Amino acid sequence: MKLEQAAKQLEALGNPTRLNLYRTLVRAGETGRPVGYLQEALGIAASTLSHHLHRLILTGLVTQERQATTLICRANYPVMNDLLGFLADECCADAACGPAAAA
Amino acid sequence: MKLEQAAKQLEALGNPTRLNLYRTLVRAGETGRPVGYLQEALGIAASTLSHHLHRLILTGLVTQERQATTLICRANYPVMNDLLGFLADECCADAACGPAAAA
DNA sequence: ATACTAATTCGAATGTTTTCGAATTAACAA
DNA sequence: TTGTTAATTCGAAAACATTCGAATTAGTAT
Repeated sequence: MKLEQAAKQLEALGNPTRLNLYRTLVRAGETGRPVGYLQEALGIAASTLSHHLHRLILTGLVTQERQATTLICRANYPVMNDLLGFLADECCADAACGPAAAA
Repeated sequence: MKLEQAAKQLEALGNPTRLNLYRTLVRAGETGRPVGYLQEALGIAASTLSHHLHRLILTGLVTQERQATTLICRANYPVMNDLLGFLADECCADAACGPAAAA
């Protein structure tokens, strides 16, 4: 993974509203959640949510699938795993470092 | 870890210059790197580097230690591990997800 | 066609980030 | 004390982010 792309994904997650949004989707799993549900859950304006969703989608962290009139949003796990891999990468020269130490 | 703190750390890493800076420190390991070295390595204005360093230090991702006239900067691995844990947390309900799947 | 619900886009206000050069502080040496 | 190297803080310009309500598009059903 390129540094620029990783930075964009980290920036996307680096906003409380978006991180909350993303984690809500992570918890929902493959089922996903409709935009309207997310709006209720987060308690923000629809336009604000749409803006944040757009940013997460641009980075690939979230996907959308239409089901009739509603849009289902899902966390894109492989993309997150790539990002975690990038962060862990080169982080294991020291013994106290890396996912292995965290687990 | 609280969501607010995680968001701040992700935001700190979510800038290409800072991510590059942080990774340089990660590669350096416990040895660390002087500010001056980092300025040369990244090729940015000293004031700009100082600003970015400050932001990383505020979130706890980087520490500084004075050695005479030079300041040695180091990546703070435990803080990064907490952050990785937060991101992986609740991310394992699905089989294709989590650090286990990434490893 | 009309109406209804779902969600996005537009426009605008407010605040924050990024970046630099110039000026300043910090630690030490002669 | 005077000077030297190291790094931060100041001030300011330009760009970008956040948030909302109002207007709009998308899909479906009557």
